[in-house]
Amino acid sequence: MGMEAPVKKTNFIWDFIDEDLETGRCQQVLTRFPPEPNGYLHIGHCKAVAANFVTAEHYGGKCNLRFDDTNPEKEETEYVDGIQEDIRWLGFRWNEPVRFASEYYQSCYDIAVDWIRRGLAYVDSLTPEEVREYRGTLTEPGKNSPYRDRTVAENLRLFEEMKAGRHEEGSMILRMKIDMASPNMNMRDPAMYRILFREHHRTGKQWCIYPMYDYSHPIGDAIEGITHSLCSLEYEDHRVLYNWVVEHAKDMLPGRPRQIEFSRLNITRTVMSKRYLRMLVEKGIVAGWDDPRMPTLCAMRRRGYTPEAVRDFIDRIGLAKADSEVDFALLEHCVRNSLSETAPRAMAVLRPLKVVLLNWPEGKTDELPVENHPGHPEMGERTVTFGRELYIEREDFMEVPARKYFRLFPGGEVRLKGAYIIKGESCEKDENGNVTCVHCSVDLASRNGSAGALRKVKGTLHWVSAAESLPMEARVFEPLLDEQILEGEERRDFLEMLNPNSLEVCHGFMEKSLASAKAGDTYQFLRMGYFCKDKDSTADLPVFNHTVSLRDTFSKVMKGSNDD
RNA sequence: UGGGGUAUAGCCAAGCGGUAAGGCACGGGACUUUGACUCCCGCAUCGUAGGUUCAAAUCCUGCUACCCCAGCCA
Repeated sequence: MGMEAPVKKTNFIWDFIDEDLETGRCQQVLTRFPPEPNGYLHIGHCKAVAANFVTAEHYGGKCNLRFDDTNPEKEETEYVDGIQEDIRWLGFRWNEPVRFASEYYQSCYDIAVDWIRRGLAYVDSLTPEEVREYRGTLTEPGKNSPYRDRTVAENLRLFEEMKAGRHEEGSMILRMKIDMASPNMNMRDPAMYRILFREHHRTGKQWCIYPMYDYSHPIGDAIEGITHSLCSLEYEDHRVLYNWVVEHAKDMLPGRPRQIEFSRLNITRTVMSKRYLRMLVEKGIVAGWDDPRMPTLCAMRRRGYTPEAVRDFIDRIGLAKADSEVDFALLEHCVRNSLSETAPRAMAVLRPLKVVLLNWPEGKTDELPVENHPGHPEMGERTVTFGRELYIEREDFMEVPARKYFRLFPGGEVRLKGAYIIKGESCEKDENGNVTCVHCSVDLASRNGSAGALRKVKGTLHWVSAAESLPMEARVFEPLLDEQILEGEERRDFLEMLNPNSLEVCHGFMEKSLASAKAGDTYQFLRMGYFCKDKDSTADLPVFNHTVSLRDTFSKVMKGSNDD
């Protein structure tokens, strides 16, 4: 209930697979998700994760999880653990065991030797700069390296020496012998192996030559029997090379994988670049990969996003080949949609303003039962304490009401959620003219549940008892307005997105029942939106991270009324 | 002036020769113990110019715009 009817969705990739199944090109479907363990997964990765896992699921097949760890310079075990946790959190189960491209180093080596023997690969001693010069440009063909025609024996010897660590980093590489004049840059004798005297997080010092992506990836796919290798658009030009590698290694490998590309995910006002996210963490601009301002899965989890919401989002954006930038509002919608059914309602005042009820007896309290969820009575109710002094939201009082303002103002009546109806009488102000306290009268006959509570009052406010509530900290992440984002360099956009100003720390008060909230619990603070209890909360000062706001038509009304 | 891709509403996205799905956003209305939620209603001739056809977003041709490729990264 409350969920939209599931729409039968399909996509162009499934059309290809249907065809492969019909023509007998493959009998079952096995996909793979191949992250490089050099950072945590962010929302953008979810599209690739889902594309591979959901496709496999759709065909009753499996999806492998393979860490593409062919570059020891930037990969760490911390990330392989974090990535697995993120994928599990999303609810996907990979085809055990977890694989590593590094497990195939020996196979890659054997195939490389085979290729040298067959004249398909050679050791090049050009310097990196020379390699670049020889490669030509986008519009001019490259030219053959003078080392391209070394004898098989010499290539074999040199490659063996590379492996044995007898040559320096950068002094030589093993390249495929394809076509230096190809209009496709990727086919101009791509590198297969480079020398790197670096300790690998899994193979240690066993190897000092490491295979390149274009070489190891298709081999890994073929070894595992992957039928469909779904990746993003930037690999489109690599497909010919991918097929070339598979074709020439087919006698030594079982599979004939097919690569299909789709467009990657972009979201408005969100940087989807692992490189930049990494920079933020390393420079200490954010507290870590799970800093709530980050677009990583671990950060979203900390803010209370649910895996269902993220999956629903990925499901709704579709899978196609057109470059696109999805509106962040869609993600927020999915989060609200997911949370609205399950998150208990609670009262907390983020930016407090004191209210004194002049006709409420000093010292008297009233214990009021309040439902935990308006749509789900089975979620029970709790008790909130009412008293003479309360806190309401600052924005819920205006000394001079704007047009159509139906919250509290002198002479106006509002209902306090689950309690009584009160009427504004007067207010106190400081030397700067800021309202510091509101004096009200309360309609004693309007207690919730009584006959006197039945009358209509335009506004209803959330509140908390000044004496019985507990202090809390709410971290609100204000979405940046579009106009705040300057056009220009990617870097500037990026830094602005995570500008500390986008984080507002509110010192407010919460109802007592929230004292038992556990880290990860998410509540709807009524109109203020959803908040998730932070993992770093202490009993003294519980911290709630803002998850997502409710739609705010109020601010539009206010804006409109000022124009009158 | 090379190669590979993509163009359907503000943002995504179905559509595969028979007369433009759906979602988000937006606008209007109903309801409401939070101006939320929920519920109704509204919202496109398909980048462009031609051609083929009884019929074109779908086929053909020519333009235009945008994205990716010159790592010993992935």
